[in-house]
Amino acid sequence: MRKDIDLIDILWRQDIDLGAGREIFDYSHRQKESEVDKELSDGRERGDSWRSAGNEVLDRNLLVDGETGESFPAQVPGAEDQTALSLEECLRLLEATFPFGENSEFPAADVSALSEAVPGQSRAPGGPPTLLSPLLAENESPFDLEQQWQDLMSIMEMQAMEVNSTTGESLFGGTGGDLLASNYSLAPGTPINQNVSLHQASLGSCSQDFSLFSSEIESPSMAGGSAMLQLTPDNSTGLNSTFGSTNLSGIFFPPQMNSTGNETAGPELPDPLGGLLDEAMLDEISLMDLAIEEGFNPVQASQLEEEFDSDSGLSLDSGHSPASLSSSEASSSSSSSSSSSSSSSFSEEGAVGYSSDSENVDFEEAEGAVGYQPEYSKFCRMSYQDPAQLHYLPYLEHVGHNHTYNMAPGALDPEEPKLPGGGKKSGGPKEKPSEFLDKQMSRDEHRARAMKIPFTNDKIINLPVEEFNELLSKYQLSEAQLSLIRDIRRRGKNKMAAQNCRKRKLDTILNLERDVEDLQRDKSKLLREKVEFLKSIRQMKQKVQSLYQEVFGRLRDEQGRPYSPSQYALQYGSDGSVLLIPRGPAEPQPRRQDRKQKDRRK
DNA sequence: CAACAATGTCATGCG
DNA sequence: AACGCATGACATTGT
Repeated sequence: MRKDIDLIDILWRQDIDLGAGREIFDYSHRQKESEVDKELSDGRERGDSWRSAGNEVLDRNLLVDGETGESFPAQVPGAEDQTALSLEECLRLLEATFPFGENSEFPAADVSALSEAVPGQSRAPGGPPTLLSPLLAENESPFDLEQQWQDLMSIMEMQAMEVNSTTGESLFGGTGGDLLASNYSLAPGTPINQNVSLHQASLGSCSQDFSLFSSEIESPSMAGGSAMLQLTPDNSTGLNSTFGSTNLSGIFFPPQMNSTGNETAGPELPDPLGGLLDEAMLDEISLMDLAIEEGFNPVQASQLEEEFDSDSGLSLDSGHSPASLSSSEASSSSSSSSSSSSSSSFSEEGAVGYSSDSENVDFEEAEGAVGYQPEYSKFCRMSYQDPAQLHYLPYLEHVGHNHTYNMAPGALDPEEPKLPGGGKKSGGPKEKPSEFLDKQMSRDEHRARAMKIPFTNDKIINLPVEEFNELLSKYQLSEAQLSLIRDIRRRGKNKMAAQNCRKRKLDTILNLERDVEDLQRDKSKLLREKVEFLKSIRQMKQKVQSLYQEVFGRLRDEQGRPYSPSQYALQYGSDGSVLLIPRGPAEPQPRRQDRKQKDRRK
């Protein structure tokens, strides 16, 4: 075999010297390179697009939503219109700050505007001056915030996965009361602040440690305050939707508080934030659960989190998804329809010009000239294996003929030369080079030799019909010879057809595999985007909540007293108005519990 | 020698 | 009708 390989190599080099093989090889190589380049550049593009998309999101987040100038009918029941701070002003601020449209964000500028808008405000016990600083601080570093969010999300998601896969025992010990905590797997060790004042709860806590906010938000709901959030009928519907809907009131309603309803930050004062964030969390939980259900497995989740922070990973990942996808499709379609129309520029000897698609086939079609040879070694092998190749070379052809006559037994059954067995054994003990070359010939070669066909199989097979017939007419051929020639031609053509067919099949398989990869990449990307949107939503919800707290805390009645969150709430009407409405009697919220239970996955 | 892959061949259908 | 191509199925060959 060693010798065989050497010979093969020699022959192959001969082919190369004659310009048969090297070009093909190089060409295919070039094609592959260009393909790689294409993919790389493509990936870069996609990455850029993704990155820019991400920036877009960020930009959107940072967009300063200017004053709408919209005036709000502050419909305050009773004497509420005599607030120390103009309720209308506050509400307008609130509205301006929260367009409540899609992708709306809450820039620092708005917050500062809010703080400036109420400069002379009577100081609430909570200490208004400190009120805003937290928010400002928060908004001043949106990227840090984002980072923290991502970290938090990462933890939460991973733990959520854990909960999903395990029995759901979270790191916090999963206190019975805190379903959310256990379900959502809040950051471990975060202090749970159950007693916070209206201001401190929402603002101070935010400022202190934003990463902890989730726990803060959690705690109020634990305290049961969240159970009393909803007073208005809209609430019930509004709860399930993000506040993108017009219905914010439900979220905003502070939980039932102690009767004094002061803002003195009574330790027992439930944090109205709890309700809001509780809702937010619930929404997100459902979303996350959804994501998990959709195959967002823990590994993926962690990967998502990791990759999400680095655009490079994403861009590389999705490098060739769309492009290759489309090309793959094109390939598939063209594969089935290109047989006749497309031609191989590299097809030698008029070999079948199968070209599957622009991407793969370019280099493959070069191979197609001599048959499908996925690898170099195969190429070599094919070169010597295919008699047509050998005979295409004049001197080889000559050699072949010599051997033909050397070896050919005199009389032979044209159709059944009995190659393998008899031929070999009849040969001498030691094979001479000529005999060796004989073995390189195909059965049809032997048959042709045996029948003394005066031209090469290559011509028989690859000549166009006209020339083929012309060739036949030049010789006086017996019926047996003609029959053999026809068979040789038929088999030769079919052989190439089979090679092309197999190549095509392989192409299809490869394309399908690539499609699968691309789709998986797309799926991952979409999941990442989903996570990102969830983060944004959560962030916006928290900002809304904070501002709600801020506005509500600054409202004063005719006597300069703050409104009790337990007795009043801001309601965002569907028509864009914001109302200060009195709360009804304490409304227990079994529904919340129900929902928690419902959302909870064990 | 068996298992496997690659390749060749045949039969068939289609254009 | 002859021809070529595509392809499934089977055969052969090579490792």
